[in-house]
Amino acid sequence: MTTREGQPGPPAPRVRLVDVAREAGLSKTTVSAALNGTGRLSPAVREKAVETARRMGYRPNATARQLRAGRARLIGYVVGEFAGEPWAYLDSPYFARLTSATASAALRHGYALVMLPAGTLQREWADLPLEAVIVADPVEDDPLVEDFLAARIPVFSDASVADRPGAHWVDLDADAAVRESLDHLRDRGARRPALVLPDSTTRFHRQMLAAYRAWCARHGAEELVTLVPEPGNGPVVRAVERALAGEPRPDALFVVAEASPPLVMDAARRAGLAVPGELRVVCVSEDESAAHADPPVSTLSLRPADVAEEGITLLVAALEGVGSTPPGVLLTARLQVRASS
Amino acid sequence: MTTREGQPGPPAPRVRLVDVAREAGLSKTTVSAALNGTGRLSPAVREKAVETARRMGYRPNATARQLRAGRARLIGYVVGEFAGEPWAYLDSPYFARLTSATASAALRHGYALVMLPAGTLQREWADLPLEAVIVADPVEDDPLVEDFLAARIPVFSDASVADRPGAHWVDLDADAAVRESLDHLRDRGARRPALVLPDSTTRFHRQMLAAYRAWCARHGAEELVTLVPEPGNGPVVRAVERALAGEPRPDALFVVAEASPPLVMDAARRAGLAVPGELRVVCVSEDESAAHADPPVSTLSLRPADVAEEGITLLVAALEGVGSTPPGVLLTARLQVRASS
DNA sequence: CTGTTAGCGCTTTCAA
DNA sequence: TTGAAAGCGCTAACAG
Repeated sequence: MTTREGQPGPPAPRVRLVDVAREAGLSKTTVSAALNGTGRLSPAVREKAVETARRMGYRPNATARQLRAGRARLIGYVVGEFAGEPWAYLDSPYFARLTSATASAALRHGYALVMLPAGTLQREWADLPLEAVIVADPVEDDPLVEDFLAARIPVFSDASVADRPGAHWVDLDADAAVRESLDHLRDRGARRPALVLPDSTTRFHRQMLAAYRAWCARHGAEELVTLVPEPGNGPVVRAVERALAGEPRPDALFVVAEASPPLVMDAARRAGLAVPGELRVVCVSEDESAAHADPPVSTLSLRPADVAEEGITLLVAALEGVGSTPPGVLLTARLQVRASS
Repeated sequence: MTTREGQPGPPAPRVRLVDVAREAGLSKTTVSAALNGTGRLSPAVREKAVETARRMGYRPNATARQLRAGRARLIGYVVGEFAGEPWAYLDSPYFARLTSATASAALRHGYALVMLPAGTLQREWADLPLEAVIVADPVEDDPLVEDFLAARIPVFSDASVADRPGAHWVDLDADAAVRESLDHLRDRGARRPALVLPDSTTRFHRQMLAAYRAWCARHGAEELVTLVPEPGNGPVVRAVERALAGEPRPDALFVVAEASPPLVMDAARRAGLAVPGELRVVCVSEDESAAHADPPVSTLSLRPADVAEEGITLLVAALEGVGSTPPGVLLTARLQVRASS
């Protein structure tokens, strides 16, 4: 068995429009019109053109059409965080969902998504005809955003890019998210809710911390914050263990750092704490395993699918100039209460 | 704050090569050569061209270059499975890794990856200048593969496409994978290893089943197979429960269906089985949470990163015709033994 | 060493 | 109703 790709001769010169035209005894114009359903052609001619194209296996050259059309319907997709591991973001259920939902919504509107690694360099996208770029979760003053804007490529990101010309945003209301989660824990009797947060400079994480502090101040609760030095289940689990060993011992956990929810339950069990009796838990997570943990874990969803949908809607409106595009959209996280709280 | 994109006037007519040339008092050719570092130009002229381009914010039109070059360095990426939920594959740690590793390797070789949903239709990719397509985990006689091949787009997939002209493959040795896992379980004393397998038509899953049967026949072990009707943690957990409730009760579990490993441990605990004392467990999984479960779960890795790497190496060799391209590559899964077995 | 010219493959006026 | 010709923006022969 041999795979042949250009071994014997020229690798099958591709059929062009002009080839079809010649074969059919028509002009390029006529064949093009026939294939695209434009112009007024006699049914007979149209049929002949279409049939000849089909028979010859003609497939239009996408690049040539793009050049003609002046647009490539391609959009870039980058995640700002995870500078160390430029591709690790797909391991996160949140970004996995966000990515697939974005690709899906984009394609539905006729745009294809090209994947770029976190911290991409100019030279990696300079040769791509990108009409816009989506920068998910940029870090503070993300150079990525600067570069794209400087290249006059419209950027779609979070609210940190608000007020920048050429930039649009979709974001989550972090205040509301924290308030809803902590109010819920308080309603269930918790008085010392601890926060487990990634030690990152992402806008969202900084906002969550600020909102937590504000909530504590408002309710006269002590601030119990444990920072997770790096992403990954191991570091988060250890942070949860530290949080549970702290003084005063928290009676609720608000885990913003992404980890497998069943592992958080394991940690509570190892600490000898009954959930939800002695410890109430809410995890920020899109991980479906939360619903099957023992006990099932309450989650706060950051709604990646809706973020993606809104982002693409914004993008299409901006790119195609339909009406006046709003500068941004603010969404609210969704709390899913389960047995753990 | 208003986002402006084509509201006031024409949306900033883009600077072209000819504009730079005119401004610098040079010809297109000279500026092009200066910018691309080709040709022999006097340093002074080169400097002037580069400087003018920079000052005017010139950025070459990628589409025009592609047309000129005759190639777009774009490759498609589709997953054959998950017909029902065309984008759900990124929720699977295996596909998440495979996808990111593929994008990474491709970009390193100068190719960008565009994401396509499972079960994509012609019209969704017909307008993309794809030089090749990667079809991960195709279903049997996948129409996707047929369509791409018919369109003369080289396909990179698994061994099910072997012998098809224009198709290349990377695959895992399922026999060896099953043998290594079951031999290991047997070494540890297990005599009744049960298989928990997705009810799918994927080549890999069918091979795993066949290999399991062969192994059982060889060792005179009874076949204990539980099929999982659909993807997701819930269905897998229920399948595990069914498997553990079966007669004769298995003393080991080989879980090929993807699920959160900690949940599998939870299921064993609920069944009142000590792991690894009464039940030994190996999960096919890329999920990092396996290492942090209680007890840590032994995993069989399908090596998505290596599959991606080999696939892109093959692709580049085939597309750029470097030497003779092998038709395919076979990899061996990697068993990571932990406390659960 | 630099500039003129042709053409990548397609769509679209515009004329016949 | 059909076709000839221009041109999208770029690069590479080939002259000068």
